[in-house]
Amino acid sequence: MTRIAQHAKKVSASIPTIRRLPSYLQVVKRHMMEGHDVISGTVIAEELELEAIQVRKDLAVTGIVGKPRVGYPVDDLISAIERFLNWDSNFKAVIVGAGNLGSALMGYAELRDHGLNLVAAFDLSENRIGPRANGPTVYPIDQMGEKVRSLKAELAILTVPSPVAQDACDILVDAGIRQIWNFTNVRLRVPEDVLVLREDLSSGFAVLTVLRNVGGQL
Amino acid sequence: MTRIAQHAKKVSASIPTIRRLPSYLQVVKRHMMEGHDVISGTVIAEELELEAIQVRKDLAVTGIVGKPRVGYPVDDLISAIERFLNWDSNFKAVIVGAGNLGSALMGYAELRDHGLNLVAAFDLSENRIGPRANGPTVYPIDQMGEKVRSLKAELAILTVPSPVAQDACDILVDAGIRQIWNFTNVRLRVPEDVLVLREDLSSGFAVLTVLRNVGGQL
DNA sequence: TAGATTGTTAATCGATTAACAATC
DNA sequence: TAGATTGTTAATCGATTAACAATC
Repeated sequence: MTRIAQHAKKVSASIPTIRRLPSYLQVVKRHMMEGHDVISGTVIAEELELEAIQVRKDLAVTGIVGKPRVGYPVDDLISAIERFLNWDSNFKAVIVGAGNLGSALMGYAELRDHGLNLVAAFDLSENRIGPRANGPTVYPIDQMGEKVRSLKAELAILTVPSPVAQDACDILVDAGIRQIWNFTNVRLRVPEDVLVLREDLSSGFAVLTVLRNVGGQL
Repeated sequence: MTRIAQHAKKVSASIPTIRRLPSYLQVVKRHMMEGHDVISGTVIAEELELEAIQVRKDLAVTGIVGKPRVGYPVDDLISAIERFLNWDSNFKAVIVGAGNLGSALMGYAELRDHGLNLVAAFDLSENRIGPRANGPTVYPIDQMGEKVRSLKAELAILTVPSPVAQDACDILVDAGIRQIWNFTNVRLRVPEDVLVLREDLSSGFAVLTVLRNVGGQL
């Protein structure tokens, strides 16, 4: 789960740091909405119950430069985080599996607002095919390869039932997809140059069930 | 995000180890289905593209004892992992928010099979109220406090829209809920003795968007 | 100015990985 | 038996935390 491929170019930040950046962004944006034009690492840390030094270290990867005694300019900080995360540029994605989970993801404005452009969805069930009010048109899965190619989609969000996950994945990879956000619990077999991010529900559930009997807080 | 509360009793395993255990369980179960009655750490590691030493170390926390040169008996190993994760005992949970995401979670057999007993769901929208075919009955949210108490629910799964997340949380905590699985992007304010597990979509998305432009694999 | 905050360099902490004796 | 695998003890690696000079 935490293996970084051999050919990975240098990422200047660790995965834990990258995962914390969105919460910083949220806090800074709220702070700006409240009328401030500057925010200190100390304030962000208090808000998120983290250590100030960790916030400063994390923010440093975005290239932002703060003013001692003052903090960071909120507008610059927001731009810096968004640029670092590539949330300031659009890219095309498809959703594979238009069930409840797929439909939920179609409706997430947060993803769209951060560059995710859903250009199509696919499903096996006849009765899910067709245009959607708050989401892309759903096409039959046998049109997937062709559509992915013609639309030049870069990312596939996989929300199909486990038994068909690998088959769907194979079609996608064959159609040129090199990034897969995998919401199934299947460990996908892909060529080395394909990036797969597992969004693993059972690992979170495991944390919950262990800490449940033990008392604790994350 | 990784702060363990002061009063946490000893957990013999780290969070990363706990998160890996479900994938081991999956591999071992499949191995058993294929007719084997023993499996080695080496085989599990190969299957999951991990280091064998890591698998052995992780499995050790469950108390399983293997046989040198042979491996672990699959039935004992399955029991050991499930017992460690508390996946062999039931507990009552409610779903708060019966939209697409809530409905998706209702349908996850994997959770039910590992002890999650969904006794009720709640929603604000009139047209979502009522019994469900593949899930618990959905009640109006103004009955939530009362229902949670009378049903003695222990866990709440929060899948409401962000703006109402804190309000829902407050009602739940007031009704005695001490464990919350939070699928919203809101940082909930709760008393110290309440366990909140964030299932943070934007942190995963951030990893994806950073690694996207860099090439890499998880 | 005084003092809060930044950013850098060093120390600590914890998880992963290595080494290897025990053993079936 | 020979050799693959376990489990323990030690080494390494990387992330977090601490210390502190610089500075606005």
